[in-house]
Amino acid sequence: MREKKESFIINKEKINIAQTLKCGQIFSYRQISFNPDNFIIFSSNKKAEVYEMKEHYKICTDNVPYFQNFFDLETDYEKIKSILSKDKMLVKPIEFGGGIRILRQDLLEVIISFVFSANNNIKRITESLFALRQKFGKHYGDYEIFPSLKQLSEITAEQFKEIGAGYRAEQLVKLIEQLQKINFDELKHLSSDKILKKLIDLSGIGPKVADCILLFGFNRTDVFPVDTWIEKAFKNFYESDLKNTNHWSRAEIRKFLTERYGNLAGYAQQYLFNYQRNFHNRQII
DNA sequence: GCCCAGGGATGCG
DNA sequence: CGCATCCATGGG
Repeated sequence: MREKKESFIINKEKINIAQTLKCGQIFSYRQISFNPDNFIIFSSNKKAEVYEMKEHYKICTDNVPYFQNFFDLETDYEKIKSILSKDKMLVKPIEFGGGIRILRQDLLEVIISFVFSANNNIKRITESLFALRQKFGKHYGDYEIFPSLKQLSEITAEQFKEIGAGYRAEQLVKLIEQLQKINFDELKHLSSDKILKKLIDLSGIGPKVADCILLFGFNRTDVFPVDTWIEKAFKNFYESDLKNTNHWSRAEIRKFLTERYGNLAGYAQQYLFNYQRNFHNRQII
């Protein structure tokens, strides 16, 4: 089977694709060629190639509408950034990562990916997820797609361990069983808090992973996932301004930052995560 | 050998 | 509730 190739253009003023891919929201992409701004992106059962031109990106794909939605080009980021920049803590993060957009990814892929992410690092997560595609995803054209829920349900804990899932293997098997009983179309109409509670009941999903699923899978921006990088950013940039300099738990940091940024919390989180990890710590890739 | 990585499950008070 | 401890795995 050979997929037909089409393409579309995105102006560089709308997005910085390298920043967008490297800010921790997605694991299924690779740099292609020597140009550090050329990528191949896999999402669910689709792929796109990104080529950097002088003033725009050329996106080559077998599914133009999917990737036009994927890059979320309609959201007014200039407005979001102008509001968030009024907070002095976000001025430099937005300056550094102002080309970031939060992608509209496939929900199932986000759920599975972020269960792998727990107490793990991005390099290992990426390798495990590519192995998951290659071993258990169906061959489609010249690449492997992300496994469907049915395909995932046939993977054993032993097989999850073979791709580096470690102690998350049993969690994943149990989770996939639970996912088959959930109606996600019903979930999509609930408030973020209510979805959060249902997600946390699932195997392998705690408060942080649930927040990531809400932000990247449900595109809810009123949540603020707190991981080790956000914890560091909080200590670096916020804690000195506070009266209570005792140790803040992740739950307390989350409450503080969601109340501070409201419906724009998710965007603020991405700018902060990116700034802490890719600028201050220089942990590129 | 220790510490860390986009933390979660479990048990104990 | 909050908290401590344990959990695979690879890199620094």
